[in-house]
Amino acid sequence: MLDRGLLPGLLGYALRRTQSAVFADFAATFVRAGEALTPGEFGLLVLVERNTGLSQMALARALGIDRSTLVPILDRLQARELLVRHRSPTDGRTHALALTSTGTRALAKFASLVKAHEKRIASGLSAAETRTLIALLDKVRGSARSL
Amino acid sequence: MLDRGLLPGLLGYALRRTQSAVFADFAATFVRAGEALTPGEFGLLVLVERNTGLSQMALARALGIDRSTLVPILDRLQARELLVRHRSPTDGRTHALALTSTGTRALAKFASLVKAHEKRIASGLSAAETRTLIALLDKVRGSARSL
DNA sequence: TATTGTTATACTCTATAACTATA
DNA sequence: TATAGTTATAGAGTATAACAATA
Repeated sequence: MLDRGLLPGLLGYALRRTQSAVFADFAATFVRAGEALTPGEFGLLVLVERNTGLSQMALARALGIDRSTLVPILDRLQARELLVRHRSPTDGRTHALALTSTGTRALAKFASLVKAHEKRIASGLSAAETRTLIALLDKVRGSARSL
Repeated sequence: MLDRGLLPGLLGYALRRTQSAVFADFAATFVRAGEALTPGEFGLLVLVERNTGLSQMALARALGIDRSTLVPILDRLQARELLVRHRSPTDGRTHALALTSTGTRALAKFASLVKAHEKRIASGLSAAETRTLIALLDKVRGSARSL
């Protein structure tokens, strides 16, 4: 076995490895169900469903990515007919984003897969531990500085 | 403010957002010190320092990436003169990886920056909470399935 | 002038497949 | 035959800079 030195005691390292394993479980869950979706795409679809009509700028800001990064992501989702870019009637510069009916139906199925995935990754934890973990993660996020 | 729906209660979502914020803090810490390094590069350098002479295959396995993915990463680190690929005397197919003396010195400085970064992201947590958090993350990692 | 979305461009991470040198 | 490293290629995520349309 390799010597990992000081790495195992580092919070950042534990975070990165866990995130990677959880990502793999997410992907595996969808592949087994014959679907393809990333956690980022799922988050995006939920945001659009809950905030129908929002602009690409608002969505990019909520996701913490550049507006130019969002363009090909929306292109792909639109090509899959999960969402549409409507022209805004009030501001000709912006697009009003919305799920299609196909997108709404698909998202319901995606949500059930995510639920199964969440249940599995939290299966080693009690409900109280899961809440504690999420709370601690949020605290860490609050302490990290961006610049 | 946007409605994030069911997202805030999801462990995977908390993990992803925290990881993203911690990554940004890591990058900012290095930029302010006039250095450039990713968490992945740091982990790689620690692995090479603690396991001098290991092969690219062994390193790729330890990092959980494909051997072809490792090649350009090593190219870059070697171009920065932080590590070298020695020819193995016992097996002509493998490279024996090692830090250069520059790499060893640089890693000492990187480790002190990582320490400062770790201190900051854990600043909202007690020492006991930090240990709890790492333990819970390791449990989650153990429950995630890869395929 | 400022904002929104798009395009062009560039880098990094990731993988698969095929090639080479060696075992 | 099998393994280690490389190369070619491709897809996704990320960004900056410049541009057109609109405010």
